[in-house]
Amino acid sequence: MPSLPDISESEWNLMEALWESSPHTASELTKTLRPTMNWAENTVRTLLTRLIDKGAVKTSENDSGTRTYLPAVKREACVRAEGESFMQRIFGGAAKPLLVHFAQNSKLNAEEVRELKKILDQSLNS
Amino acid sequence: MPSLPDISESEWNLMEALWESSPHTASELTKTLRPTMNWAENTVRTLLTRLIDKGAVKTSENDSGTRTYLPAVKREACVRAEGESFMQRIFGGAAKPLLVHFAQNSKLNAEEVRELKKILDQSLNS
DNA sequence: GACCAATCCCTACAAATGTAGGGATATGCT
DNA sequence: AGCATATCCCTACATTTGTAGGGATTGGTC
Repeated sequence: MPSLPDISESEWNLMEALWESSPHTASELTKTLRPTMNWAENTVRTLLTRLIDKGAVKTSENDSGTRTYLPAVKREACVRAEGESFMQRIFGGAAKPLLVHFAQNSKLNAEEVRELKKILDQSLNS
Repeated sequence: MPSLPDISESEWNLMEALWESSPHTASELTKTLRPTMNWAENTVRTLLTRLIDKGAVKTSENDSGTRTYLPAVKREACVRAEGESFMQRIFGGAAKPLLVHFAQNSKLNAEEVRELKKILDQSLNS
């Protein structure tokens, strides 16, 4: 396992944009993120560089010599890693207390509860 | 709501020790944490100072003039805050995808599944 | 063929985090 | 009394994170 890179909070936003659609140039990403992050383009470039250093993003030049970026790691894998780490930090690595916590602290509706129970059942005999 | 302080990972370990038992002196905490963290006592003191600045820990001198420390915030509240923040960062704030994720990625046994389903039910009509 | 806008790379810089060291002081022992 | 200890406070210093600015280059445009 490539032992996933540590993606910071700002970087995560950028990754989400890339996971949703890629490859993209720095200025495209800047525009995409403007509504939520309102970053200067150089901020985006810095984050991209750091993500490349960390191995989370790949880049290449297109025909016109402009650089474009795309994820080098899968979202699901990163989510799993972040989840693991969070579960470790806060719940000592135990899944049940975590699930109990979120089950109790979220206002789920009947439909969601039904779905979740189904998923729990499936998680058993798989 | 006092808008809970941001507790870093190292600090969290210290908080766990305090939540588990307090008040304690810096050297007691150092000893308690030695097996897991192996920190120099000054490290513990620095973290305690920062936690005090953040309002997460209170301190006072005991009779013998030695300082003792205890939590100023409740664990449950901090866990909730961290959980919120994590859910926000990774799951866009939605509880169901988070629960689905952990339900699917954890190997729960039948007993645990039963308990969780019960808790899900209770979360409805409470 | 000179200038403007887009792109790139290098550098910056403050705050937060992880991890202490040093030196002053108080305190108990011998 | 003098010394070893325990405690405290102040300071340090590298790394990571958030957030850019400046200056060089290049491709169009008039």
